[in-house]
Parts: sequence; structure tokens; C-alpha cells
Amino acid sequence: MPSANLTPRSDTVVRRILDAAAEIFAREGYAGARMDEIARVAQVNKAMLYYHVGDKTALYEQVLHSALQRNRAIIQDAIDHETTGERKLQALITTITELATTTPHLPRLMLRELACGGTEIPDAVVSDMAAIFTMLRTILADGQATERFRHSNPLMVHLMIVGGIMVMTSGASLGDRVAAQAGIPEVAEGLVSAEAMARQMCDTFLHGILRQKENA
Amino acid sequence: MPSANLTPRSDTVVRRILDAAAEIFAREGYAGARMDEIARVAQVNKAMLYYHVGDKTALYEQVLHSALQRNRAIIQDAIDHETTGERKLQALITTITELATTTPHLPRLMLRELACGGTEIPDAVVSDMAAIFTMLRTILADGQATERFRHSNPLMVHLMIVGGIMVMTSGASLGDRVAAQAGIPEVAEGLVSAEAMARQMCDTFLHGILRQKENA
DNA sequence: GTCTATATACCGATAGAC
DNA sequence: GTCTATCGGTATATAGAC
Repeated sequence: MPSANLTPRSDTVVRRILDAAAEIFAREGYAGARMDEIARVAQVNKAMLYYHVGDKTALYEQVLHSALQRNRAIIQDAIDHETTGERKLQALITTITELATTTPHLPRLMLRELACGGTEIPDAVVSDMAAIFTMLRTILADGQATERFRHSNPLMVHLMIVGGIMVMTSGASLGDRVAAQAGIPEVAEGLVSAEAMARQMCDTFLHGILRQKENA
Repeated sequence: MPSANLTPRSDTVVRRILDAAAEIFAREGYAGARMDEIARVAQVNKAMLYYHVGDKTALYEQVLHSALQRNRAIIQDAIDHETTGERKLQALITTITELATTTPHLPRLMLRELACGGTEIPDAVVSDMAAIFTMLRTILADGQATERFRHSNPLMVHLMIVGGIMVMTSGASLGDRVAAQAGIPEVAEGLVSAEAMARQMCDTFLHGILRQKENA
């Protein structure tokens, strides 16, 4: 490992490699990704790619950790700017949805990892996930104690929220085809907008599908 | 294409190949799956594998279509046995959750397809998905007309439900690690039971996370 | 229908010159 | 640090005997 720099600058060769690798790994999967293509997209000679980031598995782990670490900080910041539990929960859902649409590589990498069972994920990446989970868990626990939050299994709710976001944002083009085949193509229009998706997500997760009896 | 039989019997060579292929494709992904391993697991000579099912892409499409067609019929049957929209919605969520735990190959294949954008999915498979989506869409539309269902984008709700189910059922082992890292390993225990997951899923999707003001 | 042996191509990784 | 050339391993797919 020639370069042990854990915090690469924005415009270094390593940064270009990580960006290119995120794109290729997300599109082709780990086994389907070609080191030649990553080097070509990153505009780096293949031998230099190996020189800087190690082998294929080391590169993959750096891609995951780098992206998740960044998102973790952004989500934490968004939550800290809100006061009530309900608004914190909305901020968490909205921020993750925006991150998933603006940088769609990570959700796709995560979907693939889930398909494998996630057994190969390094501890540093699990630690990032646990930090994001703890944010939601704290919101839910505080809300149950001081606000009108119902009781729930926080891990299940976490998986429901991030799962819904990942599938919704990554499933736009498939959703187009499904909606067209079902005869109502117009319902797929909202899948292009992070705002529309976050709005529906907040609405459903906060209030559910059933209307209150009092308001029926 | 030597065998144009579209409805293979239960115990034929083709059935064994499809079962083995579903397992390997789900675990390794399309690019990562090895035709040698599929042949070995199916206890079929590799040349016979190609003789019966065509090449790797044709085998993959047959696996997807076969599994989704089966689930589609099972979900439809479960819904038809219920009367009210609320119970039909519960039946849809519970049945898909049970299918996802008893036959986990399809959810994992779908997660990988979503990661690729689903652009390579053949029309026959999209048609199966559209049929399942139409079931939910009908339940939601009827419920809004005659019961106390809130208005929503049916495609988004569909993606939220199936996304939550796929991530929850496929993310059990990863959930274990995340919960342990977060210091509350006990919340991961429910991820082994389809009943517990379906219960939390029905509860959250039907009623939301917030409690009614009247009951606070 | 069944199997062995192999063609053909590709990919990850590195040696070694500069 | 940079690049070219290439090794070694492995994958899909099939030819051809039985």
C-alpha cells in the first residue's frame, strides 16, 4: 500500500479514481466492473490505478466507505438544524432522498450489497451505517418519550425507510416501464423529482395510508 | 433453442437448472455467476445445460420470469380471499413478505436489477411486475373511493412497500452487524421472522409513525 | 440426448524499462 | 511516478465422439 492517505483531496488522482470506480461498480456490479474501464474513465493508466489504490477489492471498499462517510455527515447536519422529532424525521427522509438522487451511485452499490447479504462489507462501512441508524433510533426513542410517536422496531423502520428510498430513486426507469405496461404512465412522472418522492415518503411514513376515522 | 417448452414440469432437468440458477444468480449476480457452478448444483453436465436452456442470458430471463409469474398468482389469490380494502392491503404486504422469506432468491435478483436500472429486464417480466402493481393500485383506488384511504401516488407506494420488504428480508445479516455496532443487538432479532416483519410493515404503512393527536 | 475436450476471449495483476 | 507489454488464470460456449 504505497499511499496510506486516508483523506484524499478533492482533485487528486485518487479522487478521480474513486469517482470513476463508484460509477462503474454501481452500473456493472463488483464482478462485472472492469479495472480497464475504471482506469479509462478516471483517465489514469491501469498500472497507476493499482499503484495508488491497491487491488480491486481494496478499491471497492474505499469507494463504499468514502461515499457513506460523506452522507453520514450531511444527514447528521440536516437533523441537527431541526428542533422537533417530527421535523427531524422529515429532514432525515428528505435529506437521504436528495442524496440518493444527486449521487445515485451509493444506493445502487448498497442494493447490490444487500443482494449478497452484506457479508463482505468491511467494518468501517458497517460503522457508518450504524451511525446513520443511530440517528433514526434516537429520533424515534425521543419521539416516543416526549412526542406523539408510536412504538416500533427502529431497525425495521430504518430498513423500510432507506429501502423505500433506494428502490424508489433507483427504480425510476423500471417504474416507467411498469406504469406504461399497467396503463397509467402518468404516475411515473413523479419519480424524476426528489421533492415529489420525499413528500410522498414523509406523508406515508409519518401518517400511513389509512385516513383517521375522525377525518373520514 | 431446442426446447421451446414454456411450462416445464416440476421435476424435469429444466426445473432443476432453473432452481440452481436462481440460487447462484441471486448469490453472485449475473456477471459473478459461473455456468460451471450452476451445472454442478443442478447436477447436469455443462453441455446439457446449454443444450436445454440456451446461453447465459436466456437462462437468466427464464429464472426471473418463472419466479415472478409464480409469485404473481400467489399474491392475487391471497387478495381475492379478503373483502375489505384494509384487509386486502394487509394480505398483499403479508403475502409478499412471506414469499420474500421462503423464497429469497427473487428479491435478491430484483435488488440487483434495480441497481442496473432494470433496463435489461425483458417485457414478459415487466408485465408480471405491472400485474402485481395493478393489484395494489386497485386496492388504493377502491379504498380512496369507498373506505378511509388517503390519497397517494400508487407507484411510489408500491415501490416503498416492495422496496421495504426486499431490503428488510435481504438485509437480515447486515442488520445484525449494524444493530450490534449501534449497541442494540436485540432489535435485529425480529428480522428472522416473516410474521414480525409483516406486522411492523403493516403497522407502519397503514398507520404511520406518528400517533393520532386524539390518542396522545 | 450425453459427455469430454477444447477453442477463444477476456480479465486481474505485475514485471521491468524509463 | 509513469507506462508498455505480458503472464497466468479463468470464463463462456461449442465441436465432435458416442
